[in-house]
Amino acid sequence: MAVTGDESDTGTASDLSAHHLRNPATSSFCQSEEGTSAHDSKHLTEDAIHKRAIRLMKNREAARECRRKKKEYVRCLETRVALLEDQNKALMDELRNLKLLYRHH
DNA sequence: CGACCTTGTCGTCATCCGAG
DNA sequence: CTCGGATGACGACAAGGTCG
Repeated sequence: MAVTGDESDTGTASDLSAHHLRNPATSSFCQSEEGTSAHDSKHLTEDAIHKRAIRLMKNREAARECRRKKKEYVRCLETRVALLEDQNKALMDELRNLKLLYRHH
């Protein structure tokens, strides 16, 4: 999906689009952009900031959990591979022995 | 020793998808 | 349709290794 961190801005309305906060230095946050009333816009902005903080925190934890599960899944697969390799080896041995036995008849 | 490369981890964003 | 969780993709950063 070639994200390239570029702001295709599909962000939801309530979501101060990401970018801004990524780089506070360039963010236009605390500047009163349009001539909206200071009180309302500030309130909305604080609310939005809070919502965003919550969302980021939850997503951070979700990402941790997701990575943990992925590691566990990979470990499981590796265990299974090892097991199947052992079984395969045992079966090959058995086959070899049976062939030898059969040849002597 | 410093410059560069590799690998692992983390936080964030975008997107998908199921639940309500 | 909206919301929120899960996850792939990306960039930043740190630690360790390699080479001139």
